[in-house]
Amino acid sequence: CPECATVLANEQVVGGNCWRHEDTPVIQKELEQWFVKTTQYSDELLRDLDNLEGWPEKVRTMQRNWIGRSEGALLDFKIDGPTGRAGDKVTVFTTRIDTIYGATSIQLAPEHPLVADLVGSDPSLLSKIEDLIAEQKKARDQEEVESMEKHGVFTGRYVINPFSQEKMPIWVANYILMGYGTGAIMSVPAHDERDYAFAEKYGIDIKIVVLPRRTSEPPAPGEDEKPMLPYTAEDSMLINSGEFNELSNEDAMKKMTAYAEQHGFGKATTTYRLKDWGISRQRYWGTPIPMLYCEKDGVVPVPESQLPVLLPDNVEVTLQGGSPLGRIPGFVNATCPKCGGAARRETDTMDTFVDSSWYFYRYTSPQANDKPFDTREADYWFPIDQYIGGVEHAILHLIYSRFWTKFMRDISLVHNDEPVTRLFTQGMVIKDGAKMSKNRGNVVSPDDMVARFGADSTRMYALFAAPPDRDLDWQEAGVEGVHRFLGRVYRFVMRNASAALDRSSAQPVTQELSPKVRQVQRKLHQTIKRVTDDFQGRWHFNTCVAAIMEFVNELYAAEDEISAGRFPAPLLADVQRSLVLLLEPFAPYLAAELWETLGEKDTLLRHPWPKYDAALAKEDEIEYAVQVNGKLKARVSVPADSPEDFVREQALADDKVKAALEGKQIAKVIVVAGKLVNIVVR
RNA sequence: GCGGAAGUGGUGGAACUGGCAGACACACCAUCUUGAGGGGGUGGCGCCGAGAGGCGUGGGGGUUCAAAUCCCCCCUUCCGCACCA
Repeated sequence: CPECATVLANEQVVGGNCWRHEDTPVIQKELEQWFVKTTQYSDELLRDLDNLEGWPEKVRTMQRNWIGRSEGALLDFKIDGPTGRAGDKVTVFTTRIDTIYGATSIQLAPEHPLVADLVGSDPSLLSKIEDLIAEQKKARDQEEVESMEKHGVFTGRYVINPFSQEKMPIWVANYILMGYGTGAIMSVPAHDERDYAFAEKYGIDIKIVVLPRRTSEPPAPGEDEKPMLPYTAEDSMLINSGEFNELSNEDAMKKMTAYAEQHGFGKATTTYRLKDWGISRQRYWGTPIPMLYCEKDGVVPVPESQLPVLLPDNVEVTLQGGSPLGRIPGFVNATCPKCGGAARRETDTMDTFVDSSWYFYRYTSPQANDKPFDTREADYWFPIDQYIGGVEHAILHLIYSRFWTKFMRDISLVHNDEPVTRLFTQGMVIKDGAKMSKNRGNVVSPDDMVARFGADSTRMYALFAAPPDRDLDWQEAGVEGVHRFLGRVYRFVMRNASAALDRSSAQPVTQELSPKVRQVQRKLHQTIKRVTDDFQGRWHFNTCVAAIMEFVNELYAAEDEISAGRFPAPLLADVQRSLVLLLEPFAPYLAAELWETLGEKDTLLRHPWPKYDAALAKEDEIEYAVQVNGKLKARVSVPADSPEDFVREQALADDKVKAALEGKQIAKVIVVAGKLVNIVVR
């Protein structure tokens, strides 16, 4: 990244740009760098995703795609005619070995090493290939890869198809990537879209070798024998494929791979999109890579007794490229631990993602001075029960830290296979349809809102606006509502706190409650349950807030009971304490203030969460919806726990229901306990 | 192209295992607070319709006594990956 003046890993390039500078295109340079062999764990990283049931499907899928496993075969094609330094054959990777009899050319990436051999003597060809390379680079830089027109150059040379022994022309094409597979493909125009387009353009042979039907099934009468081209489905049968004719394509893949292995020109293989992790960074701030370069002994690791390598102070950061550490002789000059001679210290530092891959393990033993962390402590705490972060780390931090855990397990530092059991990805804050970012200039600081409405209102509004796993389109409208609500709470407590100040209010309520007061009590316990459940289980803080609002509305509706003296002081005190406790996670400042106002002396934070009492939450009467053929006709109230027969009776006795039933015959009556009655009529 | 998520009033969003669609808010309307504005209180507010009633969760089919929710097809939006051979 030119802006960071440092190297980036594959994962840190987002759409051709730097992950930290989203409008700065990365440039490519050849450099010698340190890599961590993440690919060693490709298979395990992929396989274990199936067990991460506490992770969002989206993240698991993104990781699967990123690892990009694909099974296929490597096949050698002998080059016809003189060869050079790159050898006498071309190895291609294919997932469709069954179509090899339909391969009518070989396509090489422009950077393929063989290209130089093949075109060495033809300068006009060479310049055309350089054009292809330049074109690929430009398309990548400008993110126009998909719209780039496919074209290529015939090298004038041929290979021999190891199955059919036919001669196949070798082309160099701009759509072949050196970075995937072997940088060379066998082109099967009849059964691959890109190959088809390419062959059409250059008049390369198109040979159909699979048909869209199964071996056992005869061709349906009137069915077209020839498939629509290109025919890429795999539910098919082989033709024009020598001894493999009439095999289903699964069988053909197995048999042809075995054949290639027996004859020594191919083998089954699995490729991955995941690359090793380049961790060298040309930054001052970073963990030094503890390696030395000795002229005599080569690359020598810094001995454990000399770890950690500490960064020097007073470094000038110039952004000139290369590590700033390289200009500090005191840091660079070292002694070779093997021969005692002069050695040069590695001046690149590690990617920050190295540190973030295991920082949480350090939390388990922050005092450990002679090791990263204590394994026993890590065993006690790990894996992490619940991890929270943005989905933007799905293929960065979250894949690196999984890798790091597996590596540490293999060197016996930890005993867990995965770092995190449950992952929660919170949504992004969107403004005007775009992710908020400094580069876009659409960042809305919460400070203005805090200044106008206070931190409590701002926080609570953010929680109320949407559940936290969803993206939130930030808009100012709405915060007033939350602010008003907190005002309502404040005024209610200010008016009624005196009830709580009388210490005798700790006494249980003995007197008979008026219906309105009983309703408040009931609503209180229903609210405690709703808030507790939504808070613990689903993390739906918006519905928690809504529930508390409903409760406060209920309190306002009962204020006349208070002024009429029909609201027992102990209950009123309990109601207010519970309200403040419920509010505390959402509006901590106001809650603390009200807690004091209620005369409480202990710290609000340490006070136990209010208890839900099922008996007090219970409704005395339940309203049933009465439907006729699924359409709502009436509502009837019955005492809670009424037997089904009674509910049915009451429903059928309702006037509106009777009217709806007139002249109809009742076929069935369904009673859903506590909910509704559905009368099915003919 | 592949994969993921989502589509519910004017708006943000509720409806948790199929059971009263629209909780709670915003906006809007009415009303009270001696006038206006502000603040506060109370009430109204899916659509069509005078009403009875009908319609209604992106569209179309299906399963069911009952569908926002389950199944099939299609459309749209957002996100991720991608000449992946």
